[in-house]
Amino acid sequence: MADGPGGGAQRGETLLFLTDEQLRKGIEAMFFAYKGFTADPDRILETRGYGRAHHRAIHFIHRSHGTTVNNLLAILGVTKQSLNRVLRTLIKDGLVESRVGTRDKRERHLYLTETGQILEQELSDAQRARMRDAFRVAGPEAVAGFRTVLEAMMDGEMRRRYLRLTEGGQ
Amino acid sequence: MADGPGGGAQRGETLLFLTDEQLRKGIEAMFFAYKGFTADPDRILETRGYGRAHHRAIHFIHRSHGTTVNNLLAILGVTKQSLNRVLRTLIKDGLVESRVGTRDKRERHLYLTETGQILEQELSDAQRARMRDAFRVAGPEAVAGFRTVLEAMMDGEMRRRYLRLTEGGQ
DNA sequence: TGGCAATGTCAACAAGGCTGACATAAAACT
DNA sequence: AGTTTTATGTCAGCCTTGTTGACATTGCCA
Repeated sequence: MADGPGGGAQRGETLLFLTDEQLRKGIEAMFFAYKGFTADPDRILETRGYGRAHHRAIHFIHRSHGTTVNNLLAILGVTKQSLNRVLRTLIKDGLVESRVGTRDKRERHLYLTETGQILEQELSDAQRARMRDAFRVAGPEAVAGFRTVLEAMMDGEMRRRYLRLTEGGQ
Repeated sequence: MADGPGGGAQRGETLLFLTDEQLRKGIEAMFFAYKGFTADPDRILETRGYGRAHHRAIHFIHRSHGTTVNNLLAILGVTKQSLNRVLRTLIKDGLVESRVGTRDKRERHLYLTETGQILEQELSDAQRARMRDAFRVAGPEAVAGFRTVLEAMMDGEMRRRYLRLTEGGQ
């Protein structure tokens, strides 16, 4: 497994995929693809006066209904002051609801309101549409490879979070 | 080809890779992987008082020696004011050299100085190391899929730029 | 009761986007 | 030759989103 799937017929032949040239292509592909990845939601957000940070908060609140602020902080990897600024406007605008925890009353559990869910839907529809087109064009095997490489590219801590998030809903 | 490689045994079976759940995983993988992708260079840049914008400029100047400002603007997709702020500090610090064009004297051609090349090397070593580890773990087939999906995810204009950049140096 | 945890908030700062306006030099066009 | 367009640079100001540091409140827990 350390030499990757495909097994025997490599060593020196297929190792060409690790040349600096190939790596640079990968790097530039990430750069350009990430631009495309965020382009559609960004256009929608702009019309509402929100930014990418709002999108991320909305995404992960939708993703994990009732998550706590601390948990969201860990997922997003920003400071509480930064998150709070975003969260405050979302709550003020009635897109997110913050409920005091029942077990631990210090915690705030975050939920999307109906309005929030509508925006979330709109944003993720746009983003999924692009992802779907890319997946369809590329085909299932390419998609599997795509996910494998991305997963390997994450920082250890982030990979654990990603896997924890992901493993639940198959 | 419109249904992706793999040909016949799909339609309704392997189409499972286009479910909303799978698409969401792809979206989150992009988010977490991009964090990892930028983490190592960011750490280096921080010690020099530079940011990600400087890295991008340095990368593409290295990439296309003698590129013009306009060309760089198109690749990076930012305004000239934004790029100029970055470029000015890089020139002032002696990492980038700006030479008046010979054919067209309005143009400025950009080059990395020796100092600039040293930093470029350091940054790309770090980024390539992570990419290389990810590629090695994932294997050549996964890497091919990775690039296929990313390419399909780009905006049309950006994809053209990426391919134009990429096609030259195999 | 004292200490730690979860959250919120204020203030200040920095990076890096953006727009708009204006200046200069050189090329290109008429 | 004169006008317009292009390439570049620059000033000023604004926004989002990240940061640090300090401080307050509330509630859990030993």
